Amino acid sequence: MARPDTSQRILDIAERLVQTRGYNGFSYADIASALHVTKASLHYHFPAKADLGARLIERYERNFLAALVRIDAEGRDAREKLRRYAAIYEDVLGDNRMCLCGMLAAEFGTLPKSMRDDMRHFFDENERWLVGVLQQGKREKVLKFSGTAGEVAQALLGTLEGAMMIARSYGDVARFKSASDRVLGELGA
Amino acid sequence: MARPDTSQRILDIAERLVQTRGYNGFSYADIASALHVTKASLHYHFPAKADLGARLIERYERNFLAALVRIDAEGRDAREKLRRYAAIYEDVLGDNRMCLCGMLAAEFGTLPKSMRDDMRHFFDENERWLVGVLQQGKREKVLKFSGTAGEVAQALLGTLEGAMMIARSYGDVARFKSASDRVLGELGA
DNA sequence: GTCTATAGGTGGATAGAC
DNA sequence: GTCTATCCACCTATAGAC
Repeated sequence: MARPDTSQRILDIAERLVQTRGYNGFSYADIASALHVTKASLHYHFPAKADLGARLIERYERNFLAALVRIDAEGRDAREKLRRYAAIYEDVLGDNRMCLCGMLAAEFGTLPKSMRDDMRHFFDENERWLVGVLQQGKREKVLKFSGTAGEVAQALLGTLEGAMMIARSYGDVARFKSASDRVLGELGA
Repeated sequence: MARPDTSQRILDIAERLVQTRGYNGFSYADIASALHVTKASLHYHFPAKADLGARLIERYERNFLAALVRIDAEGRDAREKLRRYAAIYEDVLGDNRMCLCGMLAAEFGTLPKSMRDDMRHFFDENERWLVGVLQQGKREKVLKFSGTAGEVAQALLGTLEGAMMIARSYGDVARFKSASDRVLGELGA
């Protein structure tokens, strides 16, 4: 109990592996060697790889949504909230990682059903938060857009994930920033 | 020689597999069973999986660029060209596939170097074509955008790839269409 | 060009000692 | 909780007969 919690350290390493190599691109052996334990030990904490995958998404979403709550708590206006939202993506990319769920979205065709559902839940919650910010921004007349807030939120999410994915394959964060600034600029942020 | 060309049929099956399951998500065994041949036969045509991967990207790019040449040849205006460009993505998605190179971009961290280079070449050529169309559109005053055509082309590419990837994980082509129409609309297309 | 057979490695996963 | 040992399925790839 006084230990830094092995399960969490497993998740830390696995998270980075999924974000850089994908769920199908890493194995228990990778985690074992990074953590200097045997593969069998890992199975004590996460019996099957799908269990590890599910816990990974849950934790990622929890941390991500907590960051969004912090953005809200700091009471900035909607423009600033959107910029800080995009900055989260930029920070992840700056660490040479892809968004965990963006990566899983690409691997959708091979994922266990529970992971598919969890992954979509992450996107749904992101969309929900974005809709709130967009509506606030429109109400306060600092953001402008046509169509529904839901449509804009979905488009924004896709743009950030896509820009991130391609920028990563060029090792070029500025490429992401350019696309991000552009889409935010169109909204008035 | 009079045969319908086994190599091409291998590429057809492998292409669909990469677009639905990813490069790391399929094996020679998958192709072998679909084609009713043994794995060993496949190695006669493509000695290593990386060879198959490279040929896959080359062919995909060739076919894709040929489609862009056809769009140009039909002499439409820049707005129509962009709409037809987006329609290619929509058609691929409608067949439950991801863009081959968009899929590979997600798997970037595990790809052999030659495949990484080939994948980026595909994006570079897309960007080059888009830049031409954007400049034409601006010249003819049917498209409007701030910044350079190159920046817009990169942003557009990322948006379409990202919207495609997420829409696929919802099995919802309309979701892609919505994002696509929005970004084209902002350009005036 | 396709086959059988097989090599050599890695995947996820389990049993049971400590 | 972590270990050793092991299982078995699957992977990419090759040798050599037909």
